[in-house]
Amino acid sequence: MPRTLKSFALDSVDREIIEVLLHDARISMKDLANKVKLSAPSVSERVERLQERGVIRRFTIEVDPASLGYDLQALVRIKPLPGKLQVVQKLIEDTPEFSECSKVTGNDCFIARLHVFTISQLDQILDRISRSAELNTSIVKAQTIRNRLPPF
Amino acid sequence: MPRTLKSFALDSVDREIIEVLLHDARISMKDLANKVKLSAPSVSERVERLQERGVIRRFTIEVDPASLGYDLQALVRIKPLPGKLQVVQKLIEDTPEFSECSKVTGNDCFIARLHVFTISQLDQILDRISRSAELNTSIVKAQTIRNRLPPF
DNA sequence: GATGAAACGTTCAGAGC
DNA sequence: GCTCTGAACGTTTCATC
Repeated sequence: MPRTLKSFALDSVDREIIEVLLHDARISMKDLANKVKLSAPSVSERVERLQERGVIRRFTIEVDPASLGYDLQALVRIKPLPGKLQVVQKLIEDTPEFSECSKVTGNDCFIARLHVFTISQLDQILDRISRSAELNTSIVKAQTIRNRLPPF
Repeated sequence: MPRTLKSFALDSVDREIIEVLLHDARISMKDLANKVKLSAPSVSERVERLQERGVIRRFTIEVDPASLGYDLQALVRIKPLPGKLQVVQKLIEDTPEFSECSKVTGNDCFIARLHVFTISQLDQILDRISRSAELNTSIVKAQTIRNRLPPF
């Protein structure tokens, strides 16, 4: 049986709060309170508890890499050569152009997202890593879903 | 030549503002102003301009899927069967458990991130898609980098 | 880009359900 | 336990320089 929502004690108001904050994290507690039909202090307290419980990890901004000139985005599957796992992991972490990296099961070991200005910059970064790993690179043509929250 | 920062007219103060907001998007304009050694109205205006220019896409919260019970995360490479591209894309979009989906070059067509409660739920979702596409699924064991912003 | 005043939002104590 | 009210306190905004 899938775990139910009850076991996390998130009621419908908490869910509404999260939905609203996902779209506008700087909304005033007063306006948020109006939306969920509660008083400002109550909502403020709920938001604090959601943070304490780790449901809300942080308040942040979504920055558009393209607006900073990062016109090229790639997803790279990375399979370290025997004995090179630690080296490769550190290499990825030390390359700031990687914005995401997941350690996964299967034939690959890491799947990482890379943002660069140009193809030659991509080439440079991948050449460096390919000394320690087998790579499989896919250029991102479009992002059809971004940062969507599953139902809860 | 890689595009320089000048062409985007982001000065060092704008960069500082973005760095701070990435970590705390609810900081008051007054405190943010102190950090970057400017007055509150000036900073407020800069933040507005960054939004208008699309550098800041939105103010949002980072929600921890695990805290909602989503204990299982997978990255799925999806290669639609001939003529099934549209069907598959719609299927992914209509499955709310997919939190991200990138359309990519290469042998696969989509690479998508999936959040589920249980293995059997994963099985169900993938079975449905596998009628229209070849799948290659990797379970995420750890996320070593998350939502990092490349240098700018 | 800064200042200062007015408008607005948040927080806290106290009380009620 | 969770919520509300009202007043004190802090923040944002706007006109002005």
